[in-house]
Amino acid sequence: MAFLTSSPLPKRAPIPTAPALSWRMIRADGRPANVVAFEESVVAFFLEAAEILGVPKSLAAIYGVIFASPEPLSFSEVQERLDISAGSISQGLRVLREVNALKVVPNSDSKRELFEPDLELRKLIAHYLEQRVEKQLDSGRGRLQAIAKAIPDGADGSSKVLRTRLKSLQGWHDKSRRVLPMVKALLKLTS
Amino acid sequence: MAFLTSSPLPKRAPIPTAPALSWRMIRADGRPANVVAFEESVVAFFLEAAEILGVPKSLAAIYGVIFASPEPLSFSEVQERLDISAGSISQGLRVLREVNALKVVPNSDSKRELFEPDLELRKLIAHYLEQRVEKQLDSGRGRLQAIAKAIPDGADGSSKVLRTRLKSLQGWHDKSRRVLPMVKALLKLTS
DNA sequence: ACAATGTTTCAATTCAGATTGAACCTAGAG
DNA sequence: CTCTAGGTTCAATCTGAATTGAAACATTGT
Repeated sequence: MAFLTSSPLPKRAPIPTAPALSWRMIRADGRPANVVAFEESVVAFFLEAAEILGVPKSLAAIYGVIFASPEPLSFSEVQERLDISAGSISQGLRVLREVNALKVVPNSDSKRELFEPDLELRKLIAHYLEQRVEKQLDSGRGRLQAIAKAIPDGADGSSKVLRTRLKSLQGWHDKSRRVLPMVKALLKLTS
Repeated sequence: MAFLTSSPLPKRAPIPTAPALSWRMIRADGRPANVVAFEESVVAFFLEAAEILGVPKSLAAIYGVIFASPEPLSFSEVQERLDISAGSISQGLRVLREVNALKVVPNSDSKRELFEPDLELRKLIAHYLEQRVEKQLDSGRGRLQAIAKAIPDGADGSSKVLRTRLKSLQGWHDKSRRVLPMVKALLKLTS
């Protein structure tokens, strides 16, 4: 986890390895340079966001190109724009649909579906918070009870210390549970 | 990323693979069963929390055993309790100190340091938010400007759509930036 | 109906990051 | 001063998750 990489150890000058965030992911092929540049910066933005949230790059890239396109894109158009295997694109599109990051626009001619970004990112974030955070918080509650039971009871110093710590843990747990809905609410404002 | 694993594909009954969160990580060796059980549940709790935050297990385990001990522990005591290489423990302790998850208690006799958990988790969380979230949000600002510049200007439909999307992105970006301090504030309450 | 092209699935591969192992320090003991 | 045990460092290895590749399946065009 990069943000925990311990401080550059004293010795030996830290080799300035290029951060290399942008990536050979957008296909330049024969398309106009400015369009490509635009796509690239949008994708870079989402790649970075994905990194914060711990979401696979391919998803970010796929969402990115679709977001960067004024018209909805088909599977194969996404494929043309990205240097990613068909398999990944297929899976990526599925996940993004399931998570409501993409809307499916039924194609007028031809039965192939078109995809456009769902700008209602609210839903997306809610999904994220529920799946990732809420679920874990719930199981945490169980674990805390287990811990409480396991504390050797007695009034000696040790047990007291441990009970204090448990309290602190419970405090944070509760706090987290209370903060979540507020975050949700805050995100809803200004929609 | 587990929470994005696309829904169990229609076909083929999803094998109910055991979640297996607890782990052979705590050394039972010759220690009293109830102490071990207690440690195990505390460590399990932190392992789970670590998973939400995307922090390496070894860190969680180390913090766990120290948290579970009424008295401060030395390097070698941590090592006795965990089934983890000395290297990992050394690095783990360093990171945890740097991040203020652990306090160093100067040992009365012998110069070896002892570690105890810093219950002021507030600092810890602040660090996390700053490093992981704030930093990225900042670089995001730059990226958004780049995007804005790259939008082909013109009043035709396409450019308009793109400008709308950029707006939406900026909206979310701003919102995130505004939510962060509030989260920090909320966590501070009830400390 | 057949060929060609587009899409899905999933086992095998690759990749990034965590963990180990062993050489290397350092502090205290003899 | 040398020896030893406790700690640290970092290149090599391992591990789990993301990605690929290719076989199956689907759709469109001839």
